[in-house]
Amino acid sequence: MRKEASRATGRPTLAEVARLAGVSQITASRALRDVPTVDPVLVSKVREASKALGYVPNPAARTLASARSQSVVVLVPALSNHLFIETLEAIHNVLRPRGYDVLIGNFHYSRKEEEELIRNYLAIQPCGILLTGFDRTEASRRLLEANKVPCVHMMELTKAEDIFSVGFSQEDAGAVIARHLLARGKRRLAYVAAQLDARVIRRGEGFKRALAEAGVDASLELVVPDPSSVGLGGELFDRLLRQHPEVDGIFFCNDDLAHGAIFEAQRQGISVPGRIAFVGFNDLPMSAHIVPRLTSIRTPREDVGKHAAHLMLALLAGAEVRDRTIDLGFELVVRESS
Amino acid sequence: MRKEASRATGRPTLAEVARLAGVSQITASRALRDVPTVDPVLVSKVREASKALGYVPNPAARTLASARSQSVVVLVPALSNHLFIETLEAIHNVLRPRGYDVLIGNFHYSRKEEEELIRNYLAIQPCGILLTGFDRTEASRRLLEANKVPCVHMMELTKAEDIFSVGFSQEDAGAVIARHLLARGKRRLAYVAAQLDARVIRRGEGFKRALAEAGVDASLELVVPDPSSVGLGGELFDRLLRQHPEVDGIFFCNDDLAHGAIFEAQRQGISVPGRIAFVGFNDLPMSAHIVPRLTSIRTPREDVGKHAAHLMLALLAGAEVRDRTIDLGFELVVRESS
DNA sequence: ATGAAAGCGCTAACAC
DNA sequence: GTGTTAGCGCTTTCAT
Repeated sequence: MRKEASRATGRPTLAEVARLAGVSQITASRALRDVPTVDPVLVSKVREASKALGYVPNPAARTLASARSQSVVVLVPALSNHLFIETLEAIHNVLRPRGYDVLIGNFHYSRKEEEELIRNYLAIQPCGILLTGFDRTEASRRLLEANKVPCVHMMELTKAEDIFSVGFSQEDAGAVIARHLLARGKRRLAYVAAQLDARVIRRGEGFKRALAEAGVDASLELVVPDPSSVGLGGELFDRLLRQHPEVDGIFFCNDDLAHGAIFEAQRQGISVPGRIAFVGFNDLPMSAHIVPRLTSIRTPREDVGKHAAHLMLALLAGAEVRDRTIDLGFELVVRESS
Repeated sequence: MRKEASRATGRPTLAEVARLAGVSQITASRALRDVPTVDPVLVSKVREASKALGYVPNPAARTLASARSQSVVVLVPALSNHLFIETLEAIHNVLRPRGYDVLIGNFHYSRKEEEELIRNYLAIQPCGILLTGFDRTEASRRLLEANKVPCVHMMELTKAEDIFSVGFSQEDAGAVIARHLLARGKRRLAYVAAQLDARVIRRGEGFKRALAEAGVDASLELVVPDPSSVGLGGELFDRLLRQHPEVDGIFFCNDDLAHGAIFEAQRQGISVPGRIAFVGFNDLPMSAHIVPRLTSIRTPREDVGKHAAHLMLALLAGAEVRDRTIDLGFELVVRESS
């Protein structure tokens, strides 16, 4: 008569699976983890036993024994931006079915907060971390380095060795927008931006560089650190117009601002794009209905999530990763209005 | 000379903290977990030792030993709805600082998918689960019951015993909207809804019940199961108007639909609220700028998240919870247009 | 290719 | 109030 240990969970354990399959515990462990050196016959025996008992591995025990959890941490600067929601969904879709837990950290565009999240999340020994961009504190970098956690960077690219990145060139996107506006004959161009993170800055740099290369004045810009919002877009547009009534083309660092500006322009009876052409960024799904004719850059956020997750899977599997940089590009969606 | 066990993580352990503090391991454990029966003097000794070593508890070991993780699972029907994002943020804000991991599950308005998520997430032995509403499969209910996981239900209320819920009355909200439209002299009222989850249905019921009580025809409704979106709002409005040109007031089950309808009304040159009054639901933050005069119900989603998380904390602490139901109410935000 | 033994770091149980 | 002991369920190491 076996004594029921009161501390047990009651769930079937690997030992029971092994016993039923007539193998040792470690063989059962290897079989269920697809360790290739196990006899296929034993593998199927173990599989059967596992199924028969309704065995579910205990992640805590696995983490404790292996010093590596099945959790992947994803750090994003905001949840209020639909962009990151779509990215997160795509990551979930790849990682969850493969048994990984996805832990979301929102660092609210704060490097300090990101550092804190990294510090805290390292306690759970995540098997990998997905990061947004490259702009972080030295301490953050050291923490990641010291803990040898595989990292994949999203939304921006780098050619630096030993760094995995999935995204597109923010600078190029800015440049493409500049050329688009120039091609439409606009010459008094401005960059309007809020929420000045590294990517917003890079977009602006690409925009201005392209203008300068075309011999066009690239000094017109209105950038504020405040969080981006529809309301702010209207305000900034209004402010820009007062200071520079001659402006005939505006690149807004994201669609929120562009929406607000379009509403404000309507209110003021300003013809868009007749008098001023607008270009947004990210091409939010709702934009098509709210401002159906706003030209914008369509960013590959779902694909960024998908590819970043798959890249992480490859790293976790110890695969040889040839391309450390995955450039997914972007698309300038030109609509009637600009 | 102590042999360095190669399997160790290298991080300081509880045993080392205990040694430095001159107490037994279990006393150190209790001290750090604020178990009340420990001598305050020892507690501070342990605290000091812990700090001196830079000790960080190993969650996997804790979970394995206690058969209960530090993870709280939150299940929401969608991430595309800003409503749930705000709720999730609020939950994070309460739980993360207290050392809990928040695992998000998106069940895409599918009971089957929710059941699958529950099944999967139970494997990690979460210490609690936050659920959206009450509409789930029998199997889901049994799983939760059998695993004795503390559950808190969000967004809806129930008077059922032994069920913890935080939210507001969806029916009452619908009724308030009905009375609002009636008070403005509207009599040909319709309910337009998409994404027919339990809450959307309850809102409609409250709306129609209030109309019936006022002796007004409550049969006008256009409800479709498709996912809600701005574009769909325009379509549904258009369809409703063709079938029932006499309609003079519409309750849209959420702001997305209302936005689309307003844009469509503008396009058709229909006076809102002169000819038709619109009421939305959820009062999304962007609404104020996009459709500044849309009357809507302001739902307490951040507070729902906050209170639900705190209620969970109370349950986890084993506290006596008197009020199993927390009604946070809602607010009818009447703006100029309707 | 398989297995035996030895932990991983912590807490529940039961003494004292 | 504090400590001793004995696991929690898994994977690592090392042997065969």
